[in-house]
Amino acid sequence: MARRSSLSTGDIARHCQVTPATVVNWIKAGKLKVYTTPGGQYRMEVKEFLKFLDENKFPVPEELSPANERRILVVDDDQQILDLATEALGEYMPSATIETSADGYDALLKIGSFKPHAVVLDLMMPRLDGAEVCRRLRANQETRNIFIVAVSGLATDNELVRKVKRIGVDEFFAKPLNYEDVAKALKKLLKVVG
Amino acid sequence: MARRSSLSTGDIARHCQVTPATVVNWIKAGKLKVYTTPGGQYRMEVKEFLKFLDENKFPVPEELSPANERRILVVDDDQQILDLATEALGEYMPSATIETSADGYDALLKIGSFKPHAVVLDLMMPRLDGAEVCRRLRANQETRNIFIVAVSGLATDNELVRKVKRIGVDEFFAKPLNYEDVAKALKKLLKVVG
DNA sequence: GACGGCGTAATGAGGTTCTCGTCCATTTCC
DNA sequence: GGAAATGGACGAGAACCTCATTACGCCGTC
Repeated sequence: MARRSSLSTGDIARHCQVTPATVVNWIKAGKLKVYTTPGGQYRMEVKEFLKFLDENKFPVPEELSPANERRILVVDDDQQILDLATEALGEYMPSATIETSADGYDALLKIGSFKPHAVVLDLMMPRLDGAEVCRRLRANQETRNIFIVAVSGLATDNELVRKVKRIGVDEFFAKPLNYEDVAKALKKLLKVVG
Repeated sequence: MARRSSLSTGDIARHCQVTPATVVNWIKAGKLKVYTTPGGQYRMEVKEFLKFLDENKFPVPEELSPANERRILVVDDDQQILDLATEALGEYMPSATIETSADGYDALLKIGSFKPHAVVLDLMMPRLDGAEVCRRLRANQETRNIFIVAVSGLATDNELVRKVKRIGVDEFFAKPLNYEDVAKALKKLLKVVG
């Protein structure tokens, strides 16, 4: 499920392979159930959109499909942590597919191909750090809705925490990690039941 | 012509060398698996179309054949150059799909999802520069075989050229670019005939 | 071999839907 | 609060759908 629960005409246009203007046509013809912002822009609930796609036999984009499969990418420069995280999260979320990256660059490459629903991201990495990765993800249309769970060893660095929250991190944990908590947070974000 | 994932009746008609009206006949006869836009126009997914072609022993049109598919990513921080390159390369290599990135980070994300066969890479970019991108691509199993065409404004900086060649760039060009040459190099690397 | 019936494809007119480009307002991000 | 991205309105033109009509090849029959 997407991070946002409402779509703009542009989002819908992209999914339907149509121009935004066409989407506006549909709206004006009453074919799409939308509401408007005070400023007069159209918004549509994901749930409504999925119903619409189904009714019109439109192919459903994978990232909106409510399928149970969940992909999670764990990024940390410490291989031991990666191994531990894979095992622990796999335990708590047996239906999830978990992959790992050892640095920010590799994470970006992998996010593009693996298209995870959520990323568990160490903020303190050499070279390309987590904060930068966050920013890139949020800046990119395709990856904007990926959930980000940030992790840092410097629990007390409130400045960092605040900065990262501002970038748009969905959850924050301090090392050492309690994977049960992390899994719980992920489940909540990804709306996985059980 | 950009490679979309859905076709209109006109697209199908062109590929099958019939008139659009005939395609509509096929659709109404249930021979083509299509869906319709709210406005009542037919759309067909490329995947379905290829299946249909195969079942009916239709020859697969060049530009849809997976064997002839060529994807090229152009990376430069100058939007004007991106526009120019897209147009020029599109001209010389009409069957190729061309996408662009304005910086190194976005390039990594896009390489992951777009999986280009070749990357045209400006070496001099702010923040994450082209040389670093090269190194990452060559270090990663998945991206190791992507062809890299490096581009730089500093033609005379032989040190840079040598360094980049060492990283494993396949071709090098100095700005300003002669796109015909670039296209020729790409065709040779990608083994595109004609 | 000529003929008509049948199914499929092409043609053309008329109205609708979609795209594209421009301009301006809204929203988002820092 | 300001800059940049995103979205909405609008008009021109291309693409598309419907429907009626015509053209073509295939078949069996006379």
